[in-house]
This record gives sequence, C-alpha cells and structure tokens, in this order.
Amino acid sequence: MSSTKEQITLLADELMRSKGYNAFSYSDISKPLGIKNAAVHYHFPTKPDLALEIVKYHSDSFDRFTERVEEKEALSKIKFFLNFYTSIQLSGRICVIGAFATDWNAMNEEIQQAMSGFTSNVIEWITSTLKEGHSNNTIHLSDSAESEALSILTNIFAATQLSRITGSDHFAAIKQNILTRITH
Amino acid sequence: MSSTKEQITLLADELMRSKGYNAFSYSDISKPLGIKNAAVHYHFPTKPDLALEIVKYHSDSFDRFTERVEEKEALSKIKFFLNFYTSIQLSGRICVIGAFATDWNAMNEEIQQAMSGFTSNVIEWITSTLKEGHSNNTIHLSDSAESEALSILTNIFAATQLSRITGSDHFAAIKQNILTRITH
DNA sequence: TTGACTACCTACTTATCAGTCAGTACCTTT
DNA sequence: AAAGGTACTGACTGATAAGTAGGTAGTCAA
Repeated sequence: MSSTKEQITLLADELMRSKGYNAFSYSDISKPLGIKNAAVHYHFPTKPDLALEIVKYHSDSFDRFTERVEEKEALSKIKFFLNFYTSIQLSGRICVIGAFATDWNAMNEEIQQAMSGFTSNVIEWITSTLKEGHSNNTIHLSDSAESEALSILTNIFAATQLSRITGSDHFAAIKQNILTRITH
Repeated sequence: MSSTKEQITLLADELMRSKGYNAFSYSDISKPLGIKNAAVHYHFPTKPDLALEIVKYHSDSFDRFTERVEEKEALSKIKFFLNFYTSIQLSGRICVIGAFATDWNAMNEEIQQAMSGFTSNVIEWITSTLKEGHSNNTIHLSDSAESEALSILTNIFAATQLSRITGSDHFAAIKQNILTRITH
C-alpha cells in the first residue's frame, strides 16, 4: 500500500536530502508522480507542512529502527546504526539532521522543535547504547558516554556530507575510525 | 577599504551560511547595502558566480590562517583551528563545507571543483599538523593521521550544525572531546 | 438516494526570482 | 576636450514559485 500521500512524503524527503529544502518545488514532486501541484497542496497545504511530515517520517523510522535492534548486543546496535548511514551515503543523500541544520533559519519554530526532539532522541539512544556496551566491556569509552555519542553522531552525519565533496573513501575512513575508537 | 564587491561577498557568505544558498535572493543583498539588484548583477552576473566567490573567499581566508599560525606548535595550531569554529558557532553560522554539502546537487561543476579543492586543502593541513605534533610527542594519534584529521574535521563542522538544533553545550562538548582525544 | 466526505483536477492569482539592457555620472588617460 | 572604462540606476522581462477557488468523480453511510 503506497498512497499518494506516502509517495509525496518519500519523494519530498529524497529531494530535501539531495538538493535541499529551498531547491525543490511542488512541481518537482507532482510531475514525477503524475499528479497536479494542487494534489500536493491537498495533502500538504504549505511547504512547511511537508517539511514537518519529513521530520515525523524520520522520527518514526528511527523509533522502528531502535525497536528492531532492541534485543541485539550494544556494539551490534552501533554497527547497524553506522550501516544505516552507509546506505544514505551510497544513495548520494545526506543525513536529515545536516539537511535541516543548513536551512535551520529558514524553518519555522514548529519544525525546529520537531527536529530538536528527534535529534535529542538519536543522541540519547547512542548515549545509552554506549553505556550499555561499556558496562559489559564490549565498548571502550575514553570520555563520557554522551560526549562520545555526540562525537560519533557528528562524525557519521558529516561523513555523508563530506563524501559528496571529497569522495566516498572518506566516508569509509571515518566509519572505520569510529569503530576503531570504540572497540580500541 | 570596503568596496561594494567586498560587501556583497561578505553579506552573501553570511546569508549562505545562515539561511542556505537557495533561501536568499539578490534583494536580500541589495536592500541592506542600499544598492539595486542590478548593481549586484554587475559584480556577479549570475548567482553561481557569487557562490564561486564565496568559495574563493574561504579558500583565501584559510590560506591566510595557515600562514598566520605557521610558526606555532602543532597542538596550538589545532587549537586555533578549533577556536575559529567556536566563533562560527557563536555567530549562529555553520561551516561553509556543510553549507555547500547540503546544496551540492544544486551547484555547477566549477563550484563543486573549487569546493573539493578547498576542502582537500583543509584536510591536508589538519593531517600534516597532526603528523607534526605526533612526531614531537605533543599530539596523540590512535589511528592514521588522515583518518584522525577526517574525524576532527567532521566533528567540528558538524558541531556547528548540531548546536543549532540541540544547543551550544553540544558544540563545547564535541570540541572538548577532540582535544581530549589528541592530548590523551 | 441523498448528502457528506475524500481525493483529486482545471484554472487562476500574486509574488518573487534571476537576469537584461539602455542610459548616466564620474573618473582617468590621451 | 574627447574617448573610454568603472560602477552603478531605472525599468523591464520571462520564468517559476507557493498557494487558492471552484468544480468533479467516486465512495460510503444513513
């Protein structure tokens, strides 16, 4: 079941993370889907409504991800998380956090709050996963779990951005560096 | 001496890094400077010309930075580099690398090449500075100098992005984490 | 079978965008 | 003093942007 609304959300997310929020228009969505601009406006009256849906989509996706890996080992969880970013990099996209950060001052408060909430959730999940691994000696930490979590998150999401500019080798190197650091 | 062309470049850079490339127009530049749109087009015929100038501006700034710190200790150089990002964060901007990465697929090849060259220079400078510090035992490395350089660069430029979303405390934590890692 | 609802389409408006071009004031050089 | 370059302005164009109003075909429940 792939409704028009879902197709719009997926394509908008794709455009948002490949060209940027202000570089795509409702026409870029309606044309490929074979519908009219007004149909997009029917589901998402304004562009900020569409942006908000993208944030919710990622928020939901992340929640499902954490549930899926819940029973796994801490280190394995981190590896799945990093592999998720590998698939982002391979498809030429960037992480939604970086995409929204760039256009941050062009976003309204509702979207900013939704993004803040989502990003905090991601940081909290990495933090608690690192703690979990540290407590059973499978993950090495040389700083507080939260600082290491922030370091890992910025490493991996910026790696998707950097690899656009200087090539995918750099993504691989950064990912490996993270794993080396936490397995010691 | 601050010519109109310089003022345009500085304001365009400010806009590019606070709102994003496609979120500002020639009017956003001409109005505050008290000139007409056509005057901006006189100096920069097209918007890509303006984007290219922004890249050159950062490239030149970075070259001057490396010259200024040339005689300093390796660890001191890295600290100056990180402090430069602190001033970016304090002014609410993001690093030019992240800004261009988001809009990458909306940029032409000339701009992409200029950005690739600039970014490679930054990576090379960090790498050689880390090597320099490692050879005289002032900097600790647990991976190759280039991998560590990539890790530090992605940490600090993504920190300017992340701190927009989750607050400046996270910038400080990431910066401190980098210093802890390389001083051990 | 009528009335409400959903999911659109046609046709439109208003605003703004990047970009152009002819003209002009003011230097500087010859 | 004429000629040419620099740095603009005024007035415009064509394209595209987000957003809206009004109509319609199909579904579904009372």
